[in-house]
Amino acid sequence: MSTPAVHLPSRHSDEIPSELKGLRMTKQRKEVYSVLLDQRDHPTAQDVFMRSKERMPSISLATVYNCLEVLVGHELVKQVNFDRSPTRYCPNLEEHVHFQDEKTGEIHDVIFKSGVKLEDFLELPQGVEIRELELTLKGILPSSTT
Amino acid sequence: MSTPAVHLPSRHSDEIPSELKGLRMTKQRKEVYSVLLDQRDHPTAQDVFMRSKERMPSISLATVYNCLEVLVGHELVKQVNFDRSPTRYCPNLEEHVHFQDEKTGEIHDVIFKSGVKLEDFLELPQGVEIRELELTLKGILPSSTT
DNA sequence: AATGGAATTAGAATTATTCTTATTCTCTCT
DNA sequence: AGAGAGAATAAGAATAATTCTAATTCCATT
Repeated sequence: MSTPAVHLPSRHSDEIPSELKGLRMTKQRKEVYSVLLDQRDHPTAQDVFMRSKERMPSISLATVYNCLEVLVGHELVKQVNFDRSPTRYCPNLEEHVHFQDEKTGEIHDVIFKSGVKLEDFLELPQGVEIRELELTLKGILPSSTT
Repeated sequence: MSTPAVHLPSRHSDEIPSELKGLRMTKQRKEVYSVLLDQRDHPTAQDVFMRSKERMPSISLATVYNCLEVLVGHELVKQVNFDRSPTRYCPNLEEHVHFQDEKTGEIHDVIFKSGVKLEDFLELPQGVEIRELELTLKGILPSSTT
């Protein structure tokens, strides 16, 4: 039992327990999940597939879709949709929305001001119960004159 | 020249001028636009196609897509995306967001409270300029106990 | 080690949308 | 009115993201 002298940059997948929220975390699910945790740049299923393949060359695209679906179903991951471009995935479970920088294409998480409620800024029908909300923004960041 | 004794319920397409916002309003574009104005239930391209065909049986789906695209490009119509379901179209040009009733699937327009600015409820990056915003909500309306 | 249910794989299928190309329309100029 | 040019349309092929299918593999439990 020796600690290796060098090791590849961790993708943390071994820090993921074998069961999470009642979901059996198989090798593939761990791999997919760790890809999302490791680089939080809102990758598409294709992106996740390509990154997963580096460590697990046998993984298939269908499995990536399956894993993502099951992770979303168990609320470990959220989907992010900008118009009709491929769905992106995000492991940030805090309530947040997404901003895409039109210059770089990068997507950033944006949070609500604390304490804000939907009724504070929307004219909602009386008594409606909101179950899901997706807010996406596009725009430009100020030229970084740091 | 006699006025017909009866006439089909107007779809208003003849009330649409032959040019709008610098856009040549062809027969097909008028038809597509009038379908949207006539029944504001956020139809998909397929829906628009089927409704248009009733009056203009020769219209093609490709043309419906073209017309919708050009109407969107000229800011006469907005696209509405709920997740990855087919894009829907909406002729309401006022700033608004969309709520889908999970019971009926119906989509309703929802407006912001007057005077509300994005910075009032979001922690936006300093100096960001928001160019586009899409907010979609899903939920349930109270059982109508009128 | 055998069993059974779940997960994975590979590839086919689906579906919304876009693209291509030939045809038709419409506007303008004569 | 007719000719020509450019735009719009129609029909169907092509594309791309995602889902489905069926066969195989995995794994936990007996």
